[in-house]
Amino acid sequence: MRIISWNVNSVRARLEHILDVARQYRPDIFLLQETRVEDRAFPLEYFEELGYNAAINGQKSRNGVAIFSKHRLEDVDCHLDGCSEARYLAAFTGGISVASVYVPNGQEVNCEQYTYKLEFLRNLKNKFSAFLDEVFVAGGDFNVAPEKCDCHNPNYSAIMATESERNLIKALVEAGFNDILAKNGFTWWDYRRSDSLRNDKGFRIDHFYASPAATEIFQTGEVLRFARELARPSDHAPILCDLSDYGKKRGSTP
DNA sequence: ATGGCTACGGAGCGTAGA
Repeated sequence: MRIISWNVNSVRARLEHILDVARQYRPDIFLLQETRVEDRAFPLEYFEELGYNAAINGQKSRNGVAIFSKHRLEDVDCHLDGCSEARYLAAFTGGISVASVYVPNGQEVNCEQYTYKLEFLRNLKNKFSAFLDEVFVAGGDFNVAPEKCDCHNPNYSAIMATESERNLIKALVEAGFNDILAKNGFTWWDYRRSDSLRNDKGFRIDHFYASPAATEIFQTGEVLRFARELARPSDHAPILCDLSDYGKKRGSTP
């Protein structure tokens, strides 16, 4: 079971890159964030052509999350308390539960959006708790660099790296959801620094959180950094994880 | 200290991203 998660920064602008990654890596489940399009304008047909079923939760211009799966999608849920934006989507598919998550960026420490970000992370933990005893993997752009080593400058302590943000991520981990790609390098490099890629001035803000049962069957994972080096790239790289085969136990049909 | 760049909407340039 292969899962890829990617903040694509517009599904329409990135369509060819996304389809290339799908064809090259053949994920069973593909989680997208920041699709930036209303559901009625989502280019679904390209994904259906590759054999994917889809669940989408979009809005005009901003945010937007999606789940594509080679398996049937059941129990689709896009509700998160306190969040009226399109930033959360979960489903049961291929014998496991997955979520595609786009945490608000928070803009600046202590502004209104920052408070919203912290509240989002609190509500997210409550949402995850329902999946604690399931095989569950949440992938997404969490907009938090959990440790010093997740910032190219270890002394960086502004947005994405404040104590409050890190404590809320720590609470997810302490609740049993493991950051399974914690040692795999950066996932985001700012468009606005021309040297950010060349000198690897990145951050690790895209994560997979795996429940205990999902952690047990986790095999390997990686950051698909090459996708950040393409022409007209997203500012995020995709992250990939492989789980050992699972599914029959839950009676899910492909 | 500031801005760097990109996508969007909608036809200017402001807003958001992190």
